[in-house]
Amino acid sequence: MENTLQIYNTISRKKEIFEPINPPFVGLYVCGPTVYGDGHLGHARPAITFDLVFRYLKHLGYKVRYVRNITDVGHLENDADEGEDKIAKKARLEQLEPMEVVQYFTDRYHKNMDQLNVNRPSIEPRASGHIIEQIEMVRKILEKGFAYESNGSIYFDVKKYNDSYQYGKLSGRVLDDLLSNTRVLEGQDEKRNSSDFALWKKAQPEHIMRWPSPWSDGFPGWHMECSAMSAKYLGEKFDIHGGGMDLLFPHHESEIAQSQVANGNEPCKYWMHNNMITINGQKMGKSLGNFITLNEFFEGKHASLEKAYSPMTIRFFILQAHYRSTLDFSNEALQAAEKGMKRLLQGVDTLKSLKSSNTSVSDIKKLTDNCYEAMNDDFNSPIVIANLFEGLRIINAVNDKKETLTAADLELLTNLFQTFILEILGLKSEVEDSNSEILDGLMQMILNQRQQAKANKDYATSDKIRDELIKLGIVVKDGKEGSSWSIE
RNA sequence: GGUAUCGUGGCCGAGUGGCUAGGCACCGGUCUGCAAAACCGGCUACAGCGGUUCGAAUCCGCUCGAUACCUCCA
Repeated sequence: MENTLQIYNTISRKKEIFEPINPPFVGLYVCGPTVYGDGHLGHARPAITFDLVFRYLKHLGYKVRYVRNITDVGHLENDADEGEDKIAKKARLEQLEPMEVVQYFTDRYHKNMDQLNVNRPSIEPRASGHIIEQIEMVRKILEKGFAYESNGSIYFDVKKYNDSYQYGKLSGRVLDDLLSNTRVLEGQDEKRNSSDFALWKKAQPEHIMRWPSPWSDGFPGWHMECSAMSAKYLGEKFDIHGGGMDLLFPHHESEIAQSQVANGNEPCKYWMHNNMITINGQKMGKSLGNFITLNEFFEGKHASLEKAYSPMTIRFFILQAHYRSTLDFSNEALQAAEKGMKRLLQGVDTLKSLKSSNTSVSDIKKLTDNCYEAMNDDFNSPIVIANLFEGLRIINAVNDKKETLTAADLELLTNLFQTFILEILGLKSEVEDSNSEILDGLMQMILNQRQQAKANKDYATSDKIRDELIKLGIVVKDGKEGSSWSIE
């Protein structure tokens, strides 16, 4: 029974069957971070969402090229195309070279992503490394007559574009409404219309990030990098373009316009957008000042955090909600995620010691099918997790000798847990591998002593040993067949 | 104001026109020297008001409320 993958396509607002343009190859492009600050929970969401997509597509056998950019130029500090570049501003404040700031935060971002067990993309291009490509694309758009020069800067003529194409088709906007509703902003006198956007900006004298171009010393506009780099590495039309919902407009809308003009077609077949993470019902965002960085989560150092939350807890928390739903942050929800995940991961271990029988009580095949069905339904990870918990119930029941599984089913179940928990959801045990022989030996010695005490009904001693171990972070559990221990 | 999305039990979160996920918390019970873990059982909701239907949390309308985008943000 072969299921087919369905993806919710933002541009059609429907789930569509996924058919790669050039199978078995799949091109996936996702808007990455602007590296001028530490990554926060909001950065984790798209990274994990598209990591899931990446992992699952590979699992299905596709050859995926995953491109996720690093934005290190072009994002301006203020509105209206004025003001300093974000990177440059940070650099000035810190007395650092702009590229030093970029490197610093890129490294930290990578570290966070590794901690979250997010696979590295196939290619991670930087905007600053693709100025030539961007200039070339601007030139093409000028040539086609959909852009104009104004005081050394180049702007995209949205109104003209809209006469032939439809600006706003992705975000559901109508240009006339945009024109009548846009706020009057400072410094827009260079533009013909308020909805026009910069393709190339002339740099002010104090602006330190600048490159020569046919029009001025300057830097590329906000939306150019994704268009230029996706075309370079994935082709002028590729399969999936992803990003946060907040990028829908104007970023992705403008990408469509640029590609349409420069390359004669829209950049991609499927648009995927992950929803926001909220805190007290409000979006967690840099501008709102209510964001919590990933490092703060991992260390528990933030006023709103009751405790530290491990990277895997964050990952599980995010995967427990569907990517298109908002996800509300709270300590209670995070702690629930933490407990549930630990239980689930414990199941992976328990599984190793299960014994098979002649009959099976539960239908493992059905469970497996359910998981695939859920993933195929627009990457429904919460349903996958729900099914895995059913699997966990079976594992524990078999472990307690209350249910039985045949050898074949046991293998199927092992396979299911390995595949979905470790490979596709990308969860992993965070407990230190207790593979040290010395530690093992010591623990065995201690537990033997304790066993001796218990046999003598010297519970004061046995409890004392257990309490002392807990202080060291080692938990002892007494089972029917002796005691086991683990590091918390 | 415009454009979207959404409103599910103590909390988080899936979902389909009828068979009423899952996790966490809580309350009983089993097991255990005691713990812990595990297991069994309980708690059974879909903002409000109308309408369509044999039947709606699920479809339609209205009301109320929330959020996002329209300006950098994932």
